Amino acid sequence: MQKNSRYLVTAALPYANSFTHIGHIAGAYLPPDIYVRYRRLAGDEVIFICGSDEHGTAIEMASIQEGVPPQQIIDRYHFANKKGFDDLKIEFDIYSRTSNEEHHKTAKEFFLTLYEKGILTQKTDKQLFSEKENRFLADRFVTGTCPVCGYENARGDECENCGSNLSPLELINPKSKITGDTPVVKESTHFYFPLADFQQKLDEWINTKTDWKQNVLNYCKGWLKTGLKDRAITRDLDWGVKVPLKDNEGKVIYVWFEAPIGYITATKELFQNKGDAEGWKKYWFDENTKLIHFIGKDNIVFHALIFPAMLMGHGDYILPYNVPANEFLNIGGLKQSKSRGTGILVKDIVEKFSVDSIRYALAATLPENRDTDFTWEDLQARNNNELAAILGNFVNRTVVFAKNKFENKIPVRSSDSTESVELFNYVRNQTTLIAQNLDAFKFKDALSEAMNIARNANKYFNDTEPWKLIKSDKDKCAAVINDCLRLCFSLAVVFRPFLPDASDKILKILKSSIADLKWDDAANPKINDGEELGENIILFPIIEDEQISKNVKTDSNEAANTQSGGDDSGIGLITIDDFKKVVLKIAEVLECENVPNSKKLLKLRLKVGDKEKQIVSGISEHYRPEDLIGKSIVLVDNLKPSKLMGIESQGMLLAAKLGKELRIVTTDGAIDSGAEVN
RNA sequence: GCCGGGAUAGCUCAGCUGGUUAGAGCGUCGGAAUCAUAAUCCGUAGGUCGGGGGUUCAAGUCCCUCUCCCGGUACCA
Repeated sequence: MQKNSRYLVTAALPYANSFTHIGHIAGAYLPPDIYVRYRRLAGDEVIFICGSDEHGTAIEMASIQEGVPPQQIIDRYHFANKKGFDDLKIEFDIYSRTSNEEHHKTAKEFFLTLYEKGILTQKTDKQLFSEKENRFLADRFVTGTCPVCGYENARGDECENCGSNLSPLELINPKSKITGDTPVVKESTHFYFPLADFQQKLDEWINTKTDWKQNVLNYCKGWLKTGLKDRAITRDLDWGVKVPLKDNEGKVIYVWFEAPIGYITATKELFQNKGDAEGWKKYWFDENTKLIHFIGKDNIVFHALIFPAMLMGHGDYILPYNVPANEFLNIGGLKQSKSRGTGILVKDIVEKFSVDSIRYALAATLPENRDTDFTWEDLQARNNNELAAILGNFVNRTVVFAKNKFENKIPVRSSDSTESVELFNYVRNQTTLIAQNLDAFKFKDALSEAMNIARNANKYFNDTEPWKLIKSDKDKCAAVINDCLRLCFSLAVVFRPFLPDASDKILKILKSSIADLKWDDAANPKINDGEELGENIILFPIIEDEQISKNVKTDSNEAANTQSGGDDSGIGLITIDDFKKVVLKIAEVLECENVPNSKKLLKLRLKVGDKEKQIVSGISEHYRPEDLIGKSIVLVDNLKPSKLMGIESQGMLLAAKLGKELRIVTTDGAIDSGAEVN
């Protein structure tokens, strides 16, 4: 076990244009929080850094689309996400943001240092320029006709219709997405970071990292094999850190370059707040500091190659000691995706379940080696069958026993039985094993070994049968219960990094001091023989089935909501004008038949007032064609037509869905077709 | 298309450089116990390790091939 070292731990900076979901937590935030809590218990010097990443086109775009200043966008997500971390007891020493002044200063200094060292190169490219706005247009700010498939609303960076990657210059009839005017081609000069020059140094450096996780090394080697390309580090954009050189008006530092510098800024701020303005230097300049970046796999290339190259280029800073990246956490087999609206948001889950239940369920299924799957049923099972049944129950049965048979006092132990000695030898071994796993970033193994202590504790209780001893040998019984209470203490220590709330509660029941708690105390519990116990608390209430089925329902609703909207904001509120965009009408089903070879499609011929329409609907698993003929349904009349299995569908019908159940929406009593619904 | 990763008990996952009868947790089933949030403890069953072929004394682990999933990247003159 590494002792008394200095650690600089960072968690990926969440991008401030969406709410964090539990995949983010499992990937990049819970592991470092566990790690940091453990390191502190082990006596190491640690700081834990994070903050919002608040620049870039996506945020500027959102600001334009919503018609509000960028500041309003980033405030919304910064504070919401910060609160989400607080709610999950993920406790950074500082949660900063890249929009603040100190960061602009630090990022500019970093840029200038590279510039003055002659590392940066410049290249001139053709780009689209809006004369009306007097500015260059970023890729996403341009739409036009796709040169490949002819789709008219292709974005500047890709065509959503055919999937082609595009450059804005390739678009036919390009238009500014902001004003609609036609941009002209103009030359723009940008700064580049010569990543290719660092290829060899990075290769050699990565090769020394034999203890890194295999998945991380694989990604790196893949990139190195392909060959690193120079990357532009400036953009023509308003929202960001201005390029600190003359004749570069309208240019900002590219967000990928500037964001990781946020780790440095946040460290500076942390020490400024402490009144130790120079304190950050021993973290970023001292070779003995271990810099550890916790991230998701999408960030590996930035943290394991690009940022280190930047740091190498700059020269003053230490390089990462480790980058323990995780894979992704899926939900019920589906990807969590902002744009698709699938996923479980932190702000929602914390309203429904306790911090420890969430932390445990996530920690037990961390995507350490590959993508893993989270389900609500799993959360329930983990809580009820493991937390409550094994850990919670052991503490409870012990405390209740002491309360009933020993006047709610910690019984005094008169002698150590051999079983008792063996028991705490076992605890000592487990404590070491858990520490080894945590040192190696094997959080799942560590957690499972901690739970094994609780299993063994229950076994000890069962085997010694204190409920019999109390009648036959009260002294021995006292020793057993004393042991069990000491085990509660041990459990409070080893679970402390994972379940901070439960740990506090146990220590409170035992009236043990929290202040100077040490990891090694787990094997040498500090309880006060003879003293009265605190109030007993149920650590993990059972999660009932209804609490789970409710969630399955909201998930599918959320997923359905985003099919049409594409609104990433997650707010979910619309105005009456938004609603008026949708024309709903009553339609009568004239004909209905199965679509051959399809799994769930029905083709319906509808009468809508004096019109007739054909739609295709995916409900044949729930309705037979003959069931629908003659029924009145609610139709979305102004839906853009589309083809399903080659058949045109000119609208969609409304249906209510819950789990596997589905019912079409109809009217309360008869009304002629064509009637508007609102 | 190319590169990389995945596919292991009902479920969620472990299985470094190939080596005894393939593991854990949960769930199942049977038993014991009754201090405890009907919570515990013991035991049982469950897998031709995605399909096929090969190397080897020996392969989940190496090689080839196929199928399916997930990333990345290229092309669609």
